[in-house]
Amino acid sequence: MAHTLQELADLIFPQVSETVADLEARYPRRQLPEGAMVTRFAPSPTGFLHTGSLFTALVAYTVAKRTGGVYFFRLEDTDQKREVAGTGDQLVDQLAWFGVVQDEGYMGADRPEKGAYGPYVQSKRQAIYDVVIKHLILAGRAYPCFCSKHDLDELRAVQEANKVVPGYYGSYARCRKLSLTEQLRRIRAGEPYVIRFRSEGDVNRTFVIRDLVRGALTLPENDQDIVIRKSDGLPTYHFAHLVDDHFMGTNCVTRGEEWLSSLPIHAELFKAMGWEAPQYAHLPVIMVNDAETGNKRKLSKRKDREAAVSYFIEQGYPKEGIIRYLLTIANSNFEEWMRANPRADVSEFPFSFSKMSRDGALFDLPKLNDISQNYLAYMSARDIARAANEWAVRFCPELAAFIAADPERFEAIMNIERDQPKPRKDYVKYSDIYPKVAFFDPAVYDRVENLPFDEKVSPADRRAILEGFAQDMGLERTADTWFGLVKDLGARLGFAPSMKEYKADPSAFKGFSGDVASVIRVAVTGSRNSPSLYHVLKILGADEIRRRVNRVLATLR
RNA sequence: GGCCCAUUGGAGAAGCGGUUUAACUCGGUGCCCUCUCAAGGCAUUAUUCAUGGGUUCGAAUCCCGUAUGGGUCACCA
Repeated sequence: MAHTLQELADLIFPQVSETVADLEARYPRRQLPEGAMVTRFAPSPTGFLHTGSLFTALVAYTVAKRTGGVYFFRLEDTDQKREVAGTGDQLVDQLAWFGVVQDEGYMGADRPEKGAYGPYVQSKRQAIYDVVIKHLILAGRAYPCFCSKHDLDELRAVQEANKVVPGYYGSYARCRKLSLTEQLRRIRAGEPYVIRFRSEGDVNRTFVIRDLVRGALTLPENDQDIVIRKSDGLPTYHFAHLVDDHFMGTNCVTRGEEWLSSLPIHAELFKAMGWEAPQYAHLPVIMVNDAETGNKRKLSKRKDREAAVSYFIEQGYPKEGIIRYLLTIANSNFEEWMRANPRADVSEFPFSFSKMSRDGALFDLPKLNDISQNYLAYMSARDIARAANEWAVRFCPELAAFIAADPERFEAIMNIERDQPKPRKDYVKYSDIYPKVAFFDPAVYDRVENLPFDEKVSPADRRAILEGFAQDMGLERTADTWFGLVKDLGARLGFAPSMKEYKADPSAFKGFSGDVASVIRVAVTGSRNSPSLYHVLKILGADEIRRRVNRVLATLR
């Protein structure tokens, strides 16, 4: 008696009784307004958040938000060998820290999933995949393959020797020709096998597909009988993508351009199921210049510390700075928009796929620094104090202790020349703060051994300046008038009130008021550079200033 | 190697057949301002769009070839 496909399907999937139609009923089409995009971020839990992944997730998130759609998170944990425990949750948490929060999907190990299209973890979806595979077997579009790794290596060697395209296709697809009898026999005998898709494509024919960022693409049809179910029973990426994005209602797939070349596979898969394929947006990959070759290459987790988002977090870059930088890579008009809409939330940005460049952008640290610096400069003192503290508690004990010692003082320091139309721009990242403010701490100040006075001003003059200053520090004056005090003091000691006057007749003066201020600055801060002296003095307070000045005076006797 | 994608300055880029002697941002350089610093102001940084042909009255913009760079060819995603 002749065997049937039904026998084969039932032998492989005895427990599967559902049909594709049942699944369609269980996961109905989403009811969303016209133009709403359903996007997703679907990483595999194999490591920490990569800068490129953040970029991809951010784009998916932005598109969904802008169109009133849905952004969800799916965990692609079908490769047990590469899985690193705990990284799925880490990914979710880090993304959330950046404000990229999913509307539905996997929310982390301890939290329940959100959404009606789950489970959102691929290892929990095997029953669903099996229904579809059984359907494909019944339709004659999938078959078991018993070729071992060794067989495949051999096949590849032959193909390479003959200079033909390697792979499992056409007449090279040995197992596609196996008789049903043979297939049943070998499965019953317990031979390991995978399930392959039976391609009907022809590489010599092309088809046209529209990519959201690249426009119309003409690609050859797929003719590879790709593996859809591995011998461990889990699906491959290609197949999981087909099933998941169909039943989860994804209508816009954003992914790295490395997927472009498997597009023909995905197109044929969707066609074989009679499903409408989602729109694809193949995003450029963030690149870096390789120091050795001088060529561009993908940001590499091993070679580039910038590849791990955690690097920027540890360095103390504000998350908003990173997000903004990534968005300017995505759409170069982002900055312009940001300037025109300074109060808008980044999610309101009218992101456009077509404005995206098609080749990978080089990661440019100076640009990130600039964006970050400006972001920090325009934060309120209160906000930056809070954010810096949040960072310091995790990564910089010195700063955390400094803040804890006197939170109000810290906020006042952060406020120096901040509340004005063109604020100071001292910091690129939170880690820049402590080195610049530590001198406020008396203990740190006291550790400075040799005060870096300018030799131009003699020790005797230094002393005279400091003594004069100690008598009247002018702290009750306003910021605008305070410097007059320095000028007057200098004038009494033979210093010109301004650089101009000094330059007009250098022989008539010992220096100018800037030199006078410098002596005070060095004495009080231990450094030649500081923000506005007046503001520094106000925060230090008369007692501490006097203590420092006296300490210096003692060394000048 | 086959196939696919890309190519405007140091970086991100705008540009979509004629108001382009290539916008804007970052970086570099110079000058200025300033109590130092962080900034800020002004100027400068591609006569040319990888390259060679072609189409056109006219091309960075359209077509073809070449070069270069990237991606991909797994029971990884």
